[in-house]
Amino acid sequence: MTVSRKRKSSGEDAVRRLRAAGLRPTRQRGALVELLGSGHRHLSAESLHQEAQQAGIGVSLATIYNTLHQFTEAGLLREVVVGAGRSYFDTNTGDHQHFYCEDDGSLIDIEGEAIAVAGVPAPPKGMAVDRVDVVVRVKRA
Amino acid sequence: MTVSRKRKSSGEDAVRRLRAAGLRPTRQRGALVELLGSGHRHLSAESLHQEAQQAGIGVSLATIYNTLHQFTEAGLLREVVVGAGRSYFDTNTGDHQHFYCEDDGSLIDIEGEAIAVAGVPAPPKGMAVDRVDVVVRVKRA
DNA sequence: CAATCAGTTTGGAATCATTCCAAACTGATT
DNA sequence: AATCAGTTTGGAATGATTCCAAACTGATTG
Ligand SMILES: [Mn+2]
Ligand SMILES: [Mn+2]
Ligand SMILES: [Zn+2]
Ligand SMILES: [Zn+2]
Repeated sequence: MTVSRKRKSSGEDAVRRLRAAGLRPTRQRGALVELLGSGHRHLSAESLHQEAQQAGIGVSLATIYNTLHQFTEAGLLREVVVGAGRSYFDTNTGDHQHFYCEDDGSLIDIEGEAIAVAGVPAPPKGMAVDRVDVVVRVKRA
Repeated sequence: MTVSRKRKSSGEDAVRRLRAAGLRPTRQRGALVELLGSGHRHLSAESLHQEAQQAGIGVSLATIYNTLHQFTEAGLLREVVVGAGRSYFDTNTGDHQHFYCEDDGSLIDIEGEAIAVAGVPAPPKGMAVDRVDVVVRVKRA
């Protein structure tokens, strides 16, 4: 019964999350929110698109891109750029950094409490620091 | 006189640098080495191509890409990836990091002695840290 | 100097992720 | 049910980069 109760509410939950983010709860957005669902994940537009297809959700790739960006602006996701033409969307929006393996393109979280960047100079006049990104590039030993 | 002496040797100097890097000193590579020349610079393939054209050097864009990558492998340049589809080649190969302004796409050096990253965990089994890149993203205040 | 050949250059086609666009659709409101 | 701003979508367009096969050229050899 716990299960069925949760099942029933998951759709409503997605709707709540979308409304809270100021986004109209459409079929596509609801389905994507649920796919992002639980746990921390690093996903590309393409991988999310494939997941959606497999889940039997009809969503165009264009909408995937639109939605990922809207979610990012709304603070539900964080975009992580690791290489030219290679960016991931991270469901972990908290303070953390990444290991990036160029060999297989994988990303691994580094907890924010563990890592620290010290000595960042004041930004140039008229500029403000938006974010400090650390990418630890690793290779097969 | 100092000037003329330097002028004369600059071509030979480029040849020396190329040979030292294990690259055959061709007309194109020699010209590009001289364009990179003195001082620290952040350049894109496209910007270097335009510079070459202006300097009256006939070099195809494909060769620019080939050469930039060869120079990078040879340690004469360092590639800095700041965003999807946006990478720069840096003539400063020493230890340093960057401010990146998304508004105008500019890069500014942060001296390596100034900035420090602490607490990087051991990389996953079988992986070795290749490099730690820090990008301080700034925006117009 | 001429022949030779691996290394290099090149224009143009091909990739690939992402963005753009105009037309069709749909959630919310009246 | 009518309305309309917000959304979605297939397909074209972009833009940086890579690929390719043919032409070229620096270095070596006889
Ligand atoms: Mn995580
Ligand atoms: Mn510099
Ligand atoms: Zn992450
Ligand atoms: Zn630099």
